[in-house]
Amino acid sequence: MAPRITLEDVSKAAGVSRSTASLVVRGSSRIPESTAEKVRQAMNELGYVYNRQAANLRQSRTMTLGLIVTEIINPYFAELAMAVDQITHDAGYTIFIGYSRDLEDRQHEIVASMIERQVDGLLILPALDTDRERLAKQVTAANIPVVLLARHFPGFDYVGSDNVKGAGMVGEHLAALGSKTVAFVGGRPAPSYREREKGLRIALEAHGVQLWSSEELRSPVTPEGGAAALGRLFDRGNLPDAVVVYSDVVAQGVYDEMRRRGLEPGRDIAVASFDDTRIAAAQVPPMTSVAGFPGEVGSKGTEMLMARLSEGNADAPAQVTLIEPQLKIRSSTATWRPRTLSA
Amino acid sequence: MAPRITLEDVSKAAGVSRSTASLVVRGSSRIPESTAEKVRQAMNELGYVYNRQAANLRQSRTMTLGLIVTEIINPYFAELAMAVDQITHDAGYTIFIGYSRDLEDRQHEIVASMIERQVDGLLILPALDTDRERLAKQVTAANIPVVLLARHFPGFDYVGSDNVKGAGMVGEHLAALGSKTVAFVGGRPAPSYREREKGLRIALEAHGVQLWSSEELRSPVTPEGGAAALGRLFDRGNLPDAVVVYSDVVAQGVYDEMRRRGLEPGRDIAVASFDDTRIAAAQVPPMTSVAGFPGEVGSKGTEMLMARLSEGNADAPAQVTLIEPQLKIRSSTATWRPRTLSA
DNA sequence: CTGAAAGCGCTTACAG
DNA sequence: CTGAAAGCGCTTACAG
Repeated sequence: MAPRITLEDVSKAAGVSRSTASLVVRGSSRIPESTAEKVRQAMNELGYVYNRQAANLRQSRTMTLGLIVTEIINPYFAELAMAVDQITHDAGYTIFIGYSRDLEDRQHEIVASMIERQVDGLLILPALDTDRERLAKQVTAANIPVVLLARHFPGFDYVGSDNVKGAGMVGEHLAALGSKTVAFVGGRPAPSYREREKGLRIALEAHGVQLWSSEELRSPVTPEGGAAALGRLFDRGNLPDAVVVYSDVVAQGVYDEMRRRGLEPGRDIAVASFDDTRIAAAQVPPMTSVAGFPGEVGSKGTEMLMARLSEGNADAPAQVTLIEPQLKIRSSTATWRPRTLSA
Repeated sequence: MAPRITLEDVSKAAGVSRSTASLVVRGSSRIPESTAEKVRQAMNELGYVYNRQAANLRQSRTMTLGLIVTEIINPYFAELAMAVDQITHDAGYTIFIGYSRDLEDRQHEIVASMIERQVDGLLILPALDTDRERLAKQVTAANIPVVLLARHFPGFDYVGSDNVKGAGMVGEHLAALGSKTVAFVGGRPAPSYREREKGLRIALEAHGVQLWSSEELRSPVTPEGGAAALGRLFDRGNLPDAVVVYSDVVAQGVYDEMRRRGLEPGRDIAVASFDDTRIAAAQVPPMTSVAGFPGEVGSKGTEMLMARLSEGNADAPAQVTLIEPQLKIRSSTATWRPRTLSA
C-alpha cells in the first residue's frame, strides 16, 4: 500500500511551507495566485487527498451532521430524510444516518456513535418510547445541539406538522358531510398520534359527532396493522359513518379489510387519513388525506439546526415550528353520503 | 463552553498513565480489573466522551462506511438502505449517507466528501450515467474498496438481483398464458433496464411472442412517468396482450392510465412488473411482480464489502453476486385470458 | 502490567 | 505574504 500523501509532501514538492499549502487548500485569498497555482499543481501530480479528519482535530467543527430516523420504508420518513440531505449537502455538510427502528436503546447507541465521531449537530425523528431525560443528558454532556423532527418531546427544538390543526380540518370536513360517528383507527401512541386524536376530538365534539378511539384500535404503522385494527373495530358490531386512519400506510390495510368485510370505502364508510403520500392519491377510490409536508419538516428542521450552530450554542429556549397542514379532499370522503334512515 | 474532557484528564483523575487509560477504553484484557474499574469510574465522574476521530488519526480504520443511493422514495431503495444499516450497525460501523438523485456530478461530490472523511469503504447504488472510469480513478487514488449495488458497471464488485432471469420468468409466464404481444413499458436505460429487457426478449422469442420495446416507451421511474409512457404506447394504435412494466412504482401510473383509457388491468390487458414492493400486492387487482429482494442485495453487498476490508485490500478480481429472483403471480396476469378471435 | 515519548495530518497563532 | 513551532486527542511501539 502506497504511503499516504500529506500536505507536507505537497508543500515540499511545491517549494513552500506547510502552512502556506494549508491555506491554499482552504482557498485563502491571502496567498498570491502564482503560489497557489504551484501548490495546486503539486497536489494534482501527487494525487493528494485532503484528510478532513485530521483537520477536524484542530478545528472546532467537522461539517458533519447526524440524522436519526425510525425507518424509511414509510414514504413520509423517506421524503423527510431526502429533504434534510438536500439542504445539508448544499451547505457543505455530510451526514451520518441511523435507523432506530423505534427502539430506544438502538437510538441511544446511534447517538453515542455519532457523538464519538464528533458530529456538529443532530436531527432526530425520535423513537416512540424515547426517554427524554436520557437523551437530553446524552447530548448535553457532549454539548451537541439537537432538533427533533415530526415527534415532539418537550425541552427540545422541534419542527413538525401541526397535527392538531390537521386533524381538526378532517373533523370539520366529516361533520359537514353529516357523519354522526367517527372511528380513529391505527397508529401507535406517538406524540403525533395523540395530537391527531386531540384535534379530531375537539372538532367532532363541537359538532356533536361521536369519536370512537381506544387502545384496542391502535396498531403498528403498517397495512397489516391497519387491517387488523379495522377488524377489531368491526368485530365490536357497530359500524361508524367514517374512519379516520392514523396514516396512509395504515390506511392501505384499512381499505383491504373493509372490502374483505363486504364494504366499499368511500361509499359505505367514509375514509380519511394523514400524510398525503403518493399512496393516498393512488388508492381506488382516491383517499382524502391531510398533507403533512415532510419535505418542509425536514428542511425547516435542518435550517433550525444550522441556525443553532452558527448562533454559537446560545442557551436560547427550545423553539417549536409547526408546519401548516392541508386537507386534500378526495372521493373516499367526498362521495360519501349519510345513510337515509331506514329500519 | 466547558473545556473538553480528554483521556489525559481521565488518567490523571484515576492516577494512571494515558496509555493505560487508552487500553481500558478499548477494553484490553491486559489491564487488571481493579485498575480498569478505577479508570471507568473516573470517566463517569468527569463525563468523558471518547473522541474517535482523534483515535482514527492514529489508527488505520475509522469504522465508518459510506452508502450512496440515488434516492429512497422508491421503496426498493429504501429497503436496501435499511438492510445495509442493519448489518453495518451490528458490526459496529456508522454510515454516512448521500443521495445522488441520479446526478453523476453530485455522486462524485458525495464520494469525494466521504473519502475526505476517511470512510473505510463505500457501498454505491450508482447513478444512471455514472462514468465508470472516473469513479474507478477516484476510489483507487484513495485506496477505498467499493461494492456496487443493484446497477452493474463492469470492473467493480457487485451485488444485485438476477434481472435477466427474473424477466425470463415473466416472459415464460406470459407466453404460457397465451399472450402473443408484450410491451415493455417505463424505466430509464439503467443496467437493470437493459437486463430486464434482455431476459424478456430471450424468453418471448423462444415462444414466438412479439416484444415491443423502444426508447419511446421509456420513462422516469415514477407513476406519472408510467402513465405517460403507456399513453404513448396506446396512441400508436395497436394494443398488446400484456404490458411488462419496469417496476412497481412505474406500474402504479400504468394502472391509472389504462383505466383512463377505458381498459381494466388484468382483464383487458395483463400487467406484470418488477420489485414486488408493497405496492404490487396493494394494487387492485393485485399485481404480478418479480421479487428482487432488495434487503438481500443490501446485506450481501455489505458482507462483500466487509470481507474486502478484512482481506486487507486484496487485488482480487471483481466479484459478482446475483440474488435469485422470484415470480409472484397475482390476478393482474393470472385472471387474464386471450381474446377469443372475433372480427 | 505501566509509563514516557513520538507521531497520526492537519491548523493556529506568532514572528518575520 | 511566508515559515517554524506548538498543539488537537488519541495510539503505538518501546522500555522498564
